Amino acid sequence: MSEKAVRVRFAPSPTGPLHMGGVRTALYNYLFAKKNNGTFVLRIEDTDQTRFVKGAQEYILDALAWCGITPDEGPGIGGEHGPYIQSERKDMYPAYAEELIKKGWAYYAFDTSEDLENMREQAKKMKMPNWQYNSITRSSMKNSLTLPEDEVNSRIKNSEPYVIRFKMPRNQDVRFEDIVRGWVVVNTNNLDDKVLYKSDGMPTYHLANIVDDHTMAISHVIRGEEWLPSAPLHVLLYEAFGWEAPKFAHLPLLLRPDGNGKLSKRDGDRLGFPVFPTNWTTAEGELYSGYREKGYFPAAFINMLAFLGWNPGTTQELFSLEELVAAFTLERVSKSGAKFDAEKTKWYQQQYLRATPNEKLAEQLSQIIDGEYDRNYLAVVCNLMKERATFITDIPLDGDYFFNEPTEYDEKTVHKKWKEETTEIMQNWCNRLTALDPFTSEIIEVSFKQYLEEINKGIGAVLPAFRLLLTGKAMGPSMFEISALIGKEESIKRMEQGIKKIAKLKIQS
RNA sequence: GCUGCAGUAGCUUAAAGGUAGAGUCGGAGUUUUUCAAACUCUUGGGUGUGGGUUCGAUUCCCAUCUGCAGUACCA
Repeated sequence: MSEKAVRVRFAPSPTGPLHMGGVRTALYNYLFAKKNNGTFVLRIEDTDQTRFVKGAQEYILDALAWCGITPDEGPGIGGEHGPYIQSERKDMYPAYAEELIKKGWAYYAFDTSEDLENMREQAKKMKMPNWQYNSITRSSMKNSLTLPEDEVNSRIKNSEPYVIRFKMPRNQDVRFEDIVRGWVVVNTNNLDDKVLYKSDGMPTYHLANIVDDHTMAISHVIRGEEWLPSAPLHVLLYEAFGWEAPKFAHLPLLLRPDGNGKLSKRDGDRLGFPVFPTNWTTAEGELYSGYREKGYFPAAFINMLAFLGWNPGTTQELFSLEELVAAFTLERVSKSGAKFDAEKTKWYQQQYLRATPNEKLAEQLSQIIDGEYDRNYLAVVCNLMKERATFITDIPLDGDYFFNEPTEYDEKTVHKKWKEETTEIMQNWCNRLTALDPFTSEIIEVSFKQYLEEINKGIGAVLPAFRLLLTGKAMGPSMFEISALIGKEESIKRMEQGIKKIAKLKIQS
């Protein structure tokens, strides 16, 4: 076995934002490259000029950067195998197409789109639903195999539009070993004479991808399962050129969470989760939401994505990008489609939030809240809140009482936990707080328990009222911590105000 | 239709012929502190179906069903 340098590529087409399935393909390419000390190449496949979408290429670069899977070579990055945008490589393809014609592996075809459409329609009427341009039908079409040579030449000379088609051999088994799927065998009778070079002067994907992969010295082609059916054509193309084919690995599809089918861009916002790494607004102004803007950490997103179609074979589920690199192998990629699970994605995000140091969370929190707060104060808030939050944005939402005094009180708790005697109990408790010094959570807690003993009450009967006064809510982290953090003065102020307000509420009801 | 690929708990999946295991979700309990938190425990599958090979099959073979993908001068 020749030990070629590992070079892989991710080759999206700029027809829109990068779907999370595409991100996963990029991720696996990246992981495989890094694992094997190889090179990860980004190539933009824009041979279809009609489907070009403005901003898509920038989106792809930006999204990959957010995910932390940065290419070693690519547009805007450079490298020795450029250019990395196929439209900029346009001039190099015709020679390759003509080489195939010379070698008898391809031919010129002059049939127009209308001709082909008619053919297909007629065939359908004759109950042959799947007409193909192939070794049988090509003999009755207008091409360089059926037309006299001088007519072919004159048509080309007169710049009549033509395409170049692959001359698919008849009844031949094409075999190749896919790293994920094992041996795949397809008979050429089931394959058609694919267009390699279009009449607009651009190659199709099939030609461009073989030429580019070869000239870019790509060692492994890792791509989605939707390419599996055309892989035999690609294998034959390598054979036709006399090039060594790269190794193939076709990744399982990403399935939508409900029902069956491929995860599509519309599933996300319909079912309440993003399908794209970052926000994307169409030219028509339609917004597709992204993981970044929803508050997911890139590491959590990547970790989740890595497990959609791969597993390490152990029970470990939390992996940093570096750990993924170390653990990843294509052999452990599964064959069956992976159903995307939005709940599990949230779970990953939660795990990453918890694992993030409080100081770092405080820094991010300071950017999303109004007003200036002491960084240490925010760090303590994060420490208290992160156990019960999924996103950073949950912290100021569920813990707004760290920043503002409560304006309303949880109705159910007022109703259930605020008895007639509670007003007095809270008033006395407030007086006790006034006397505490220093005002730490430990001292508050000890004092609270003493007080309970004195009045002969259980914690469940008194604590909810205390929480209500300081936070307005029915639940949250330790009351002693909260009280200590917002401070004696603020605690007492909130209690005095709250007792009055709740008394008023009680009268009204 | 044709070709290809795949089918293990609701979901993600492990077990490369040898007692079908995890995580998530769901449920329950504990914490004389409330709580959607924490901790503990836990329901749930006989591997799409039917045959076959084998002492033994989720793993191999055949058939069948279902799903998905491809079937464009799209990638």
